[in-house]
Amino acid sequence: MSEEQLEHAIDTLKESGVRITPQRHAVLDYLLNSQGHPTADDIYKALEGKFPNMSVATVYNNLRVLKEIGLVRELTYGDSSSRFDCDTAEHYHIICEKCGKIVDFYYPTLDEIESLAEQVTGFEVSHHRLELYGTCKDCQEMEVSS
Amino acid sequence: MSEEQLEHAIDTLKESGVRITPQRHAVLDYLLNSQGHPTADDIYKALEGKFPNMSVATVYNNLRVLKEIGLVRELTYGDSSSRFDCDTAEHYHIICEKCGKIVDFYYPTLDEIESLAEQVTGFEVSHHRLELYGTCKDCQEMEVSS
DNA sequence: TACACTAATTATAAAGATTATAAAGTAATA
DNA sequence: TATTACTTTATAATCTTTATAATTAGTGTA
Repeated sequence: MSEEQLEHAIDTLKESGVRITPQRHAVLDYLLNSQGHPTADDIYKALEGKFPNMSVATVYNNLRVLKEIGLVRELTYGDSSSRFDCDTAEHYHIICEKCGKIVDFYYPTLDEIESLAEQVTGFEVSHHRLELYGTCKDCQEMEVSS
Repeated sequence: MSEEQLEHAIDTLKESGVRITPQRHAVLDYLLNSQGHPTADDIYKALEGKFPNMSVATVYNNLRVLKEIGLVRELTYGDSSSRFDCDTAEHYHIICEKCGKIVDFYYPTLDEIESLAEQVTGFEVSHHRLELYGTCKDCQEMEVSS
């Protein structure tokens, strides 16, 4: 399943004229197969074994490239570091305020609010970002039991 | 008008047992009277004239305190630095991708999506964050004329 | 008003994330 | 295979934010 995604992503890279280096391939592969939403450092640490000489800058460079061609999205929360997401399908995120877990969440996109905003503000809206915050099931249970 | 807001905010500070120092007063005053959504550095630079010896840490300390008692909200975007907002009424933000301008935008809060998310994910939702991105009127005109 | 207590400020350093730079390496193409 | 442009590496620099310790200054009370 994610093999298919990977091949599709590589096709996109080729079309964009971006070279497919082993490091770039590995970053993409890691992002596609990671359930969570890793930080640049997560990715760096995860690939250290495979590429002992890899530099952090390479991770950042590749994330920037992947972002530019639309394969990856950068998520910035209150935290210190950005998180990266490979799921290209439109979706939202719900974040646990206790443990930091980020879960994907699908909902029909809010076209209505976009068009209203255009009328009110005169902006031309390109996209929006919505995040929900709360407590996940695990942390709820921990609160009860403690 | 903002005088009233300022007094109300100071009452809140007193109730919370937080001391009202000149620097703290100035940060609050600046936030209340600034139309934009300044960064910590914006505030620091703006108050440098009045408090030549003020430390950046003071700005951050005060912003943290003001956040803790709910007078100020911190907004984190893709940018490098956080922005701070004193408007306590619920509202959303629309951000210009060309010039970075942030405009307030009011919309009935999305209770519906919160309750749906609770059902789907099992989270207990506390709040959400929504931002719209696009091009503001000024930047649209500049594109046409160029 | 003066005192004492505690919080806030200052100055400085440190931490952490990200970006810049230059040199060396490597993929693609003719 | 030679060339060219793109990538990686190693390192340093930058920038935002937080931590620390010493000094200063609010605030309540006598």
